[in-house]
Amino acid sequence: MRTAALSHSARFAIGELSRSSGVNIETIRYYERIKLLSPPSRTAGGRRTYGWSDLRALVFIRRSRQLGFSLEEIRTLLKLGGPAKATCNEVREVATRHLEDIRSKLRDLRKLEEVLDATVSRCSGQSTPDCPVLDILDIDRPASVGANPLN
Amino acid sequence: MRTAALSHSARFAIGELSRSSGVNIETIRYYERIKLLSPPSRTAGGRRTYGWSDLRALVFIRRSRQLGFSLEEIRTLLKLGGPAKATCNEVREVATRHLEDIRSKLRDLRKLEEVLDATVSRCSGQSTPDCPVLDILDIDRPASVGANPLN
DNA sequence: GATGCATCCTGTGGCAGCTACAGGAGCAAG
DNA sequence: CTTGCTCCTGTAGCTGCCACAGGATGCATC
Repeated sequence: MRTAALSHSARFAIGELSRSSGVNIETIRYYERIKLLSPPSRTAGGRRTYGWSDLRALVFIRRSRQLGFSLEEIRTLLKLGGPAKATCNEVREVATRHLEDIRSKLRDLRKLEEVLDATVSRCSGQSTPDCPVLDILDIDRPASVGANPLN
Repeated sequence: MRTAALSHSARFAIGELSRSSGVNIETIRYYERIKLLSPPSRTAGGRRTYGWSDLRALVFIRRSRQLGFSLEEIRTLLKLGGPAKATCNEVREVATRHLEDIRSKLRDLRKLEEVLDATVSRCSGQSTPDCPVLDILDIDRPASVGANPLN
């Protein structure tokens, strides 16, 4: 069995960081490669060792991802949250833009749900050859379609 | 000037197919490569020539994509709509599964919107160093986080 | 027949955001 | 010293395309 607990200031390996952050090992290395995470210190043997601040950063990234921020947005947020003391304004701007994206995605999805739902419920579920689902995709199409393609 | 209209049964080039279907040329070739579209006939010089059924298929694909179906789902739908006469049941199954996916995405996005909206509006917009947006990403984290990573 | 231009061809590489190897090295326990 | 885990680098794959390079083809016009 491995040592169960290190002191408060201990450094730890990538596996532990992965487990406690909930981020895949490969993904951690990927974040380092694209410079989202700063390169950690290494043991004599070349293994990465991390500290508490690394864990904090990684958890920040994971939560931001869950909220749908892109890695580029997160890069910005990290800079804003970094040593160069962000103004709340700047952060708010990033978040607001993102919120607008989310709302537009929501609108699209809602429309989509409506169409699909209506279509699926028109579907008898019987073995009829004409299926409204296939119909909506095939027949109910934009004006240009069905026209001469050489117009 | 090029011939403006071909006869009803004419075959046409990839550029026209692209323009009238609204699908990028490169994308059409891509669909052929991954066998979503069957390989078209060719001219003596090796150029692809398409007919009306190709246009129909392509438009079907485009509309399905707009409804958020994956290419794999579309592959299934195309098979079901193909010569082997689909039962409405089978199509319904694919569409229903997809609808469930959409609903689950909707639920996630709605939650996400709520969280972000609440947070952003708590944001004073002033130059305070503590930003609730950064806070929510950083401090308000799951139980395991902040615990000893070696647990 | 030659010229010029648009369109087409294949093949390759790139984008996000990872994930999954292969093939080797480090490291601790028994 | 050996076993067995963890870690290392590098590369390739995934989805759904888009964009190029470098060449061939097709067609109207001279």
